[in-house]
Amino acid sequence: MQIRVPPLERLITKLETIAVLSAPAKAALGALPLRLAQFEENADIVRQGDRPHECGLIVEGFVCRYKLLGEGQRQIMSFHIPGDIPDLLSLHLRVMDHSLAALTPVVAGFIPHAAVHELVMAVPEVAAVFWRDTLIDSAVFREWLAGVGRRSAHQRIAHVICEVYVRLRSVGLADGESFQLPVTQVELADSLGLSAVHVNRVLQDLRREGLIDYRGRFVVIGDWPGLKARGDFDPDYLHLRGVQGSWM
Amino acid sequence: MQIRVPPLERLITKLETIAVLSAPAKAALGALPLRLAQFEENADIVRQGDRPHECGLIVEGFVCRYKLLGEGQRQIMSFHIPGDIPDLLSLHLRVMDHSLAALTPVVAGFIPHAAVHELVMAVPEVAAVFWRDTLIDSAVFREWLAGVGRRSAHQRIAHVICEVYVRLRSVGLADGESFQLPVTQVELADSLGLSAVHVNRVLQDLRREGLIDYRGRFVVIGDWPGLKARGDFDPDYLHLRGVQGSWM
DNA sequence: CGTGTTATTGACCAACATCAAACTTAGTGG
DNA sequence: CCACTAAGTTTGATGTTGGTCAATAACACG
Repeated sequence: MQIRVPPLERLITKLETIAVLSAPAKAALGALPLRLAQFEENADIVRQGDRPHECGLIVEGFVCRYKLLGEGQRQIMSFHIPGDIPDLLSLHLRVMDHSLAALTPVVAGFIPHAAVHELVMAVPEVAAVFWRDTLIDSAVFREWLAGVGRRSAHQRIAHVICEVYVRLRSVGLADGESFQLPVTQVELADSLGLSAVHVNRVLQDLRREGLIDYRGRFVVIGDWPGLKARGDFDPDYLHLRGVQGSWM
Repeated sequence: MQIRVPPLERLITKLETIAVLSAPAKAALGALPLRLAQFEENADIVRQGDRPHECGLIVEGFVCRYKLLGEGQRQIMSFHIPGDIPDLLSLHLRVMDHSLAALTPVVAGFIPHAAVHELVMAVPEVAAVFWRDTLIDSAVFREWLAGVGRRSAHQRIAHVICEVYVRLRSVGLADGESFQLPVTQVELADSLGLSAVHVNRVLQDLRREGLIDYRGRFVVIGDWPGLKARGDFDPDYLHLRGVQGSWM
């Protein structure tokens, strides 16, 4: 896997979707020290119980956050895309209470906690964006919680697809109405609190309804307004800065 | 409702359960300006869509965080107790994506965002604890998500009861193995993604098993190790500082 | 081509939902 | 102190969403 975009550009692009950044802030972010590392599909990037001393920026690939429960069940709690720092929280939560895994081959850039600490002390604006970023993660957990708690299987599936689409599009990783969603039906099931069998059936329903075509880890949206309605999707909880045009 | 403890003491006690605070930090926290306000049972404290310019510290009473979904369903996403600032997130997320409501009569102390901003700029230690606090909220959402997604009704109910007990006890609001849980079965259902009828039946099971006695908004734990096991409860995700003795 | 992973199908089942009624309990006012 | 009321809890009967198990089909990759 080759790197097409400078790693820290990815981060800056992402942060600009949630806040306005001044030139000095961008410069400071762009100067962060970074150690690149590769991960194979399915490899754990950080594990529950670890005490990381760096934060991992996703440069290429898809990542998921998950927890293993008592009876060996797995709950996936979020999906992450290039530009995200899914373990930014390790800055203030020393022991990981969940794991992060690569859903595809992944390139990650590790930034020492010390460097992040220095940066947020020096540039309060950056502290604010980082804090905001973790708060948005939190908002996403709430939305998923509401979905798993109160929405039907059809709504939940439509909803995640809307979410991933909007997030990819906001950082420029999807154009038109199709995109990569490198997630198996088993993984989708584990993220939605469903069984893989049921996910398969619901996916077929949504296809029949003409809302999406989802084959081979690639999604084509057939009817965006319809899909949003089906999933009871309202992007407000993503707290994106400007709505980029009419597509949303 | 009379106030027994100075409001900001509540906050400091709570923050000391998740971090070590220096004397100056405590002094600075204790000097925050506060506007007290009362709320009746069931009143909304902040509403989805609001743009608050203050943060609300809970001084007395119980609060819940909830979201209303498309078809009029409600999902409760967390419970909050005295010492919590459930809308600390409004500092960096201008528009509320959910509401906060009083489960009992509540006394809240509102602190202007401006004052909080000044404080976190002046005392980085406080910035860190506040950030950490919002990250722990986030960890709780994740745990609930895992519960609603993958745990049985019995486990979920046992689990919340464990959580509330540990949190109350950590700030000194429960002693022995009994405590107030001023939540109706309907509210419990809305927090766990269940129906009220089913909650009622499961509660009876747990009572029969001798794990808890839960009547009239008051819980008596009958078998703490048993309850923890039944709920697959491990307090790590609460990221409490020191485990206060053997009770946990 | 095999071989392993992922998707699809069918048959059957269980957990939990829904609906509706009855019963408790805690307030409230006379 | 006793009705009266409203909120909350409990019960029973019945329905449905989604789970489990197991087999087959479709790919993807070496």
